[in-house]
Amino acid sequence: MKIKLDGQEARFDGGSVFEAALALSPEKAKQALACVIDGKVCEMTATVSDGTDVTLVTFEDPEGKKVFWHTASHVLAQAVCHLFPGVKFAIGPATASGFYYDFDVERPFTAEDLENIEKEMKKIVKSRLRMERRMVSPDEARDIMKDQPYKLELIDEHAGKGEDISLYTQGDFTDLCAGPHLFDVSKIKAFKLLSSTAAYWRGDSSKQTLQRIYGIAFPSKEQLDEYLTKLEEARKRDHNKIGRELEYFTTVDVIGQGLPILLPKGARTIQYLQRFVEDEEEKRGYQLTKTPLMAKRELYKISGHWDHYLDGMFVMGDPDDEEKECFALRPMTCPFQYQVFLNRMRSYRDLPMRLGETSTLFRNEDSGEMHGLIRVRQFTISEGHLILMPEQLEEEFKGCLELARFMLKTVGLEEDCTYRFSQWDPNRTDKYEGTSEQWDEAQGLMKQILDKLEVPYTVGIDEAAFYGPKLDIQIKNVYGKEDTLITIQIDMLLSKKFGMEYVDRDGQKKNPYIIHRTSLGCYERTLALLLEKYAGALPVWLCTTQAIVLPISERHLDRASELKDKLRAAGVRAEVDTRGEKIGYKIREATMQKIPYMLVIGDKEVENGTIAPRRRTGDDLGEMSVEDFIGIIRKDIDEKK
RNA sequence: GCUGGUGUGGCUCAAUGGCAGAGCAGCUGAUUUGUAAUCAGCAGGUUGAUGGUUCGACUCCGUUCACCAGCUCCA
Repeated sequence: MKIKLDGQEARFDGGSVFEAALALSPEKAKQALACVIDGKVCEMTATVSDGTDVTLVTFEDPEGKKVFWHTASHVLAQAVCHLFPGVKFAIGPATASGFYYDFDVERPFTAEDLENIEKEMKKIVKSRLRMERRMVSPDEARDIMKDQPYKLELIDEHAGKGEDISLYTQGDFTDLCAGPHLFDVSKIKAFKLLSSTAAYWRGDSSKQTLQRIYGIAFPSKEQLDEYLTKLEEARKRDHNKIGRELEYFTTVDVIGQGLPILLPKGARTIQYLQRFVEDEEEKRGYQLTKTPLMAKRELYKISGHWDHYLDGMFVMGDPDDEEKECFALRPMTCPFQYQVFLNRMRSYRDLPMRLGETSTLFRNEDSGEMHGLIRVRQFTISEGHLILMPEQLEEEFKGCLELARFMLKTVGLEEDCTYRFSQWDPNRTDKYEGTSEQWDEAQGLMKQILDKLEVPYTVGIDEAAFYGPKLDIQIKNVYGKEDTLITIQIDMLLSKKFGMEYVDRDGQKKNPYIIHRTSLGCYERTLALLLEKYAGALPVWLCTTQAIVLPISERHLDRASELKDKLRAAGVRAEVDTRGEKIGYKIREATMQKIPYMLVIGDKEVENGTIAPRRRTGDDLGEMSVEDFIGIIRKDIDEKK
């Protein structure tokens, strides 16, 4: 028969993909973990027939990693089965960076348990057990899994489809699983169990608490070691550590959770970002507003926050006592900024109205949600609302996206971001305002715009705001956890609720559309991600000290001070280290403080009237005049890179 | 909110039921230095808070607060 293997036509007598690969491409056969046939990931044992087009998949391919890790999770489950008799199994998938398995056990796993489980897994891997697949009827599956309540629940769900169910057995362990898997477990040579934590059955916080074990696995020990080293390196960049060390922020018990103190360096850096955002928005036709940080409950009743978001608000007064006045701190700016539009009658000539505000918000997050500067209870956001006519939606949306991308590019985070098209969940209408038709229309419009602009997005169901769909620009922190940095939302509902109208060309009053958007998101979060991205060494334009002058001895102080003044006059944020310390010591300090430029001043420099700047990274720029140096650093600052 | 972990000086850590200690940072004095740590001295603590067990608690137990990871949430 004729088959196609990795795009090459070949003759083959028939058999499995593995046999075909072995015959036609023995080297690749050894590496192959699975294959893709007709766009579907299959096992190496899959049978090829005449005309089959098969592509081999190795660990280098995302599909290969997934199969590899999924099999590793079964090995983990088998080991737990051996060590914890009576354990109940939930699910154990591969993730984007490894695998996990959820177990229902008597007590949480300890670090010692993980070590023992790893040892047991090593034994299993050495035994080279085959992964045997077989198909059974739902009834048969129920019988086999009769002691496994979670599996029974999954079987019941599957049974509705009227299909048989696949089971995988390796040695004494059988699991309900769709596959695909590796041929045997021996390839999982290097693995590590990373942590154990609690997780809810089916991700539902009202359901049973399970114990999840996370792990990572590689085909070789070198790859595992490299991964673990990288993980460790990444954690050293944790903003929550370096942000405190470098005195960007701190927290204080008596102030409370999620309420960080921005220290001078942090506050100033955020000010630089804020000025940049406000100036850029002004250039792009935004009007600046400044609205109150709190309002009476009645405002939130109109906006829908009282119904949809009360748990997330800080309320002052008794929310249930309708007789008395009750205030709440604002969790969003929308209803406040709408009052600007409502200030007088508006015409179509006023539109689009672009409103921007550096807005401080308060959200009463659950106590376990806070994280450094990334997730806090009070934060300041580059907020904005664009009030517009329907025909202006596309153009304005595009403008918002361009602005967001410009911001990200300027601070250097663009390449680390991904786009998520956050939609509503039609099955959870209680969470959302508006009708299906309205949602279809808003989401349809957004999809059209995104496709036209060729935004590479993924879809997130049940991720929308309660009033409309969002384009969320997502970024991961050093732990791989994803957060929204920037959001652009289409809202066709709230203008009506607030009675916002404009008089159109035809003299008719109409409700405008609204775009809710941020240009650089929340400043605290952005700062956190910048600190992580640059390991604390922020781009020069964001540094509170851009250059430090280091006199070698006291008699060079005058010259040092004079230089500092010259630099400052040229717009460089310069300081002098006046301490009577050795020069090596001062350099070390400046390096640790991540100051980008250092100027050592001694007899030679004073005599020649030159300076010899060096970068924090150790590059010596050689002797030059002050003017030349100003040219270099100004270029660095102005390029904003 | 849930599960687990952690709280000792500004920071990193020691003391495992028996006198709270070290290094760095800080302050004072000396040193005036040529490219990643100059010397000496001083000061700094109700061991996160609180209740209990004990002759005696940093240590054991309860409660609570904060920090960390994960889950859930991020409207």
